[in-house]
Amino acid sequence: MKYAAPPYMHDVLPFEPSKDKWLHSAKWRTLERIFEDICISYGYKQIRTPVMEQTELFLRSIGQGTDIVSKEMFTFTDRGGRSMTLRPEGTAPAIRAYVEHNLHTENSLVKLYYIASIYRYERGQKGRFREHQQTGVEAIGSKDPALDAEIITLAMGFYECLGIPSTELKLNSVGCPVCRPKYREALLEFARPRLDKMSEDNRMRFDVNPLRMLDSKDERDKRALEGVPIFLDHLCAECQEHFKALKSYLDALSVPYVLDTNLVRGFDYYTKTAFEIICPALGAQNAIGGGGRYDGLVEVIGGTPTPGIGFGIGTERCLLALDQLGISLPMDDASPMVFVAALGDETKLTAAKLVHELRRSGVPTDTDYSQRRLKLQMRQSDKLGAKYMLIIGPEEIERGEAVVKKMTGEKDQVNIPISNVVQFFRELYKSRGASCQDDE
RNA sequence: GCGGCUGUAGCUCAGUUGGUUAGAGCGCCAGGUUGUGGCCCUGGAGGCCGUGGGUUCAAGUCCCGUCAGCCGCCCCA
Repeated sequence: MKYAAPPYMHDVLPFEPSKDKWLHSAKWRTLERIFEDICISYGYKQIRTPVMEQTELFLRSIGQGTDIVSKEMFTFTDRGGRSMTLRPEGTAPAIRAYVEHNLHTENSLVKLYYIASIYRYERGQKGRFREHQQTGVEAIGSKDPALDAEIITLAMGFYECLGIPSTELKLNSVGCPVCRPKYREALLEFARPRLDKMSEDNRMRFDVNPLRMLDSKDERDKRALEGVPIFLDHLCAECQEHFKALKSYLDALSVPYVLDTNLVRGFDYYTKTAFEIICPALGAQNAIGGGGRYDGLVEVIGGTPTPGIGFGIGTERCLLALDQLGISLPMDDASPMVFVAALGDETKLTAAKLVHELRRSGVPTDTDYSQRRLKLQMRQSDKLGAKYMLIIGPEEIERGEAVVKKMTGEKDQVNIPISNVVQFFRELYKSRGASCQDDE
């Protein structure tokens, strides 16, 4: 094999691969459709941004001390000497566009959704890739905790519609510029005398990003940090009030959650609400979505101070979870309604014309291009899953008729005038479509 | 960035203690009489055994490097 997809990136194929069944484009389309339907029902509008941004945008928004910025960005210099970076997350680009195009003038609250490829230079593993897709939303312009609840219910509703059972919502508050420095001090004070008992990683975090010490999984760190002061006890009055209100909204909406006082997300811009959704069926990489409030981000990116909140959901991990659980998604029926078989050269023009007209009428139609015998054309038709076959041979041309053969259920075939063929299938297809919609 | 395991046809894999022209199933293509599918039977195409080096009379089989994949750590979706 000469070429392969770049490391830890993948192709999504037109058919279901025997091994990675989730790499089937029909599943992706279904997931995206479900996501878009929900976003629309919540009043979110789509935004599309470039796959890359100036590196500076991510340095400023995500934060220099984060793993993403320090070692996981796809950064390169373009021909104009600019440092560019493939987006390692979806929020900063959306906020950049919000600021650049003054979207706040459209509405005081702007609700956006996106479906975007994300790039991080990581070592691959089950459920972790260098290119992955996220579906996400951002709501910019309100600090109402009811909006936090809306965002969370949107995410949870998506998993439910997808059919992922038993997800777990983890919730925390990471405070604001008023209370975070105070908590940080308390944390540093607690950790300083215990540093020699902690891992090397955590000693580094102590200097660079102390909050990250909290979610270390190293046993030494866990032991050393027993009894560590927790952020929820150090929130300022405003943050406390916000968190309390959010919890009562979630309770009122019957959204179960578990508090996780060690939940610290990977971006520096989060304030107040932080959440993560995990699916225990997955392996080590079991987070299928996460997000939080970022009340300072718009200002950092150069806009007027505006609160906001959003989340991102990993497409691959959702599909992977479904496969792992043996749950199948409802998929579009991509098989043709009609397969047209022409017998002999003198029928090909008539057949080509019928194929053309059927397609123009919106009837999914396919045909044979390898001059095969009827039997082989039928096999081909069968493989494609065509509902009907239209057979045109010299005899039919002479009589001005075509054979319509039913390919599913009971065998049945009739002759109809060639001039009626398009009309016949158009009606058949329309009535089929109607009955399908009733099923949904 | 670190660690473990793996690398043979399009796919899933066999390949005996190293020994002649490397196999199976599925898939693909075609045939099983003249214009009727799904099953079945027969045949065909398709592999520099990931790649480079080494050991040996002899390497798909042993050793080393390298690349890629998988799984885990870190971190995240």
